[in-house]
Amino acid sequence: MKIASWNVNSLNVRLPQLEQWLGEFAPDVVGLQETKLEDHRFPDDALAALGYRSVFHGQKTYNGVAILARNHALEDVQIAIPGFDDAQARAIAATVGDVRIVNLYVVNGQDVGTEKYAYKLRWLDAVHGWLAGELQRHERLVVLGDFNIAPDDRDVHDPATWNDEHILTSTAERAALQRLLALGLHDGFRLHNDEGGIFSWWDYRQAAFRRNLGLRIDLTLVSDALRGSTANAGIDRTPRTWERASDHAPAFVELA
DNA sequence: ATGGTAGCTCCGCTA
Repeated sequence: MKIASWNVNSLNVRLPQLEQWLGEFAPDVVGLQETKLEDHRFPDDALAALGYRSVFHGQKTYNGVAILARNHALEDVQIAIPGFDDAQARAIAATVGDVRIVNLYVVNGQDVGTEKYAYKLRWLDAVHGWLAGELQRHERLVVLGDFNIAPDDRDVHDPATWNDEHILTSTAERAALQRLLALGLHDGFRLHNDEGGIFSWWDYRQAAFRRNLGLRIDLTLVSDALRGSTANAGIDRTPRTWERASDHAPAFVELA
């Protein structure tokens, strides 16, 4: 089972690219982030024509998440983090076959010390409580999404800039990610790759993609029970090379 | 430290 995560940065703009990529990459499950679409505008019919069912949680202009699945129903759908009052559409979960999928668009946080940064840390704390319960209910759990946190220095092009006081790499953000992993989750990518310099996001500015000035912030985490059956993991850079691309490339994990 | 680009909405905000 091929499971992927892609921040499309507007599904309205990127639908043709999503359709092409679904055909070429043929994932079984996809978590999307930054769809930027209200639910009544979600293109579920176009995706169904390609064999994908979808569940979604969106809003106008910002945020928005969805889960797509091929040849499977999406069951026990959870919209948003339970018990956490959140005006922003950033979380959705569903069960696909015997795997529970949690799809997150983690808060960016703008800059360390800002109100948005405090919201990011509060949000991650709420996710921690939610995932603890999800792991109780579902041994086979995949938590994927745009985490807006680069786990360690291998995951940034310039550790001097992206240091412990910088947004996306700060001490508190990385600690919050480690706290999620400590629940019994593993960075699927790192089960199969020790290298640095492999990224999932490149800023639109300064020709960052061409110069590979990126970060690895899109993650696919697998639970203890899935660790042994994680056959492969990586990042598909192909859609990032296309005209009018998203600034993110899909991250994926394959379960045997 | 700043400002660079992209998407969307409304002329700024978010990333």
